[in-house]
Amino acid sequence: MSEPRYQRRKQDRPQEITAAAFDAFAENGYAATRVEEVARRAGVSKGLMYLYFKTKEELFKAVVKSVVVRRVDALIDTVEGTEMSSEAFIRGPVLDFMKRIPDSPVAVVIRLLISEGQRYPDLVDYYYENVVSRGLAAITRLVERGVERGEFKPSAVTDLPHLFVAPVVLSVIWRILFSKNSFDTDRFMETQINLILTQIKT
Amino acid sequence: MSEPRYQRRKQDRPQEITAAAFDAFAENGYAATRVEEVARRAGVSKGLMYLYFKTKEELFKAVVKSVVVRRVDALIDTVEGTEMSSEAFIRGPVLDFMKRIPDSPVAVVIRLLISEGQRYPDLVDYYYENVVSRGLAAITRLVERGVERGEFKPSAVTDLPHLFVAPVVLSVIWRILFSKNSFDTDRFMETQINLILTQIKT
DNA sequence: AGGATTAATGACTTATAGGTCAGTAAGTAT
DNA sequence: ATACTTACTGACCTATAAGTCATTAATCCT
Repeated sequence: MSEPRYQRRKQDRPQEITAAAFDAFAENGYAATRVEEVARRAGVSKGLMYLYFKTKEELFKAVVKSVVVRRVDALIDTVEGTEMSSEAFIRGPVLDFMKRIPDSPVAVVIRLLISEGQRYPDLVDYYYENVVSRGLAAITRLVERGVERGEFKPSAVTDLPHLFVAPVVLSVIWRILFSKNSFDTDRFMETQINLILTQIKT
Repeated sequence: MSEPRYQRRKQDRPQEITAAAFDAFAENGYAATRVEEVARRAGVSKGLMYLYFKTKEELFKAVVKSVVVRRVDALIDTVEGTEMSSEAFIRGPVLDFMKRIPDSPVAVVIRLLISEGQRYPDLVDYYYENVVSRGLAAITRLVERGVERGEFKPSAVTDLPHLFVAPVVLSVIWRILFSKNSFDTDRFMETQINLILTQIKT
């Protein structure tokens, strides 16, 4: 008659736990979050946590890796496949993509990496290779394509994709620290894109 | 005969302790740094720490506030007093100032604020008002002066001083996370300044 | 149904680090 | 010199949170 006190759901637990951990870390950071608190959010006991993740550190790494979005790859593919002009592509999909980042899980991961990165260099490497490096390469490729097509002229921008990323990073940090004193990050990114395009258009 | 085991130096202790704490926090972050470790670096006992700072948290706040550089004010004054053209001033003193930030204590404080800021909102406010807000105001003033003198034309840049700051922030974050994969932050900042000036020059 | 398997629990152990305080000795005044 | 003040020490206390494990019960299998 009595309902079972719990269900055994081996398949789903890891995801549920990392999702709960993500939320908890997002609110309080890694160091200030207790494993027991994550367990509570995930609706499991503390002991179970250690059945799926050997240590709190391993849980942390799992959380960070779970946010390695495939969106980056998606964007790269779109670059090659699109019919749009390079300028239209940058002002459209690329800009939209940029605008979404400050409110995305990526912002949380950036904060976690800045906080704890010193102690987990392999995790930083992982993120650099899978997100940063590929993202920059995608932008570089996009600009190069524009040059090949005669839409853009060669310039310093070609090997400084960071120019596109800078306003995104500032917006992320701003959101993390000063969400109270908000400013228009969308317009900010648009303006930067304008600056760059004005400079490189033929 | 025997040398005294310690000296009583009430005047100097606070500074020495915050300096030691700054170094320790810079290396390991706030949460991972033990009060005893700071005491060791400062060459004092753990007990003495609590004579000058009631809690670890208070020590943290003292460290952050100790880095509120007056350089910002110095820069503001220079803006008003200089004989240089606005462009020369930006390409000279302003750019030099920007280039120095990623290697300065400010970078450490930014990391600390990102890590622990959620728990110390008053500290974040303090930094916003004393550094961020004033810094942005100084840049805005500089651009406005250029417009008044007819050197610059009015544009979106006037009320987006963040455009100057973005490459600095990216460089700081890059230094914190990816110092292993270094890139030329100086050239990066120069290029951004070039972009902006090209756009706004009359 | 009943036995076997193992996901899941939660009370327990233990290490760590923040914080305290009774005692000590460096400096000062008389 | 001697008495006095107080900066300073370091052993100690204690709360917290990571990690363990004997036990329980949900599910599977025949």
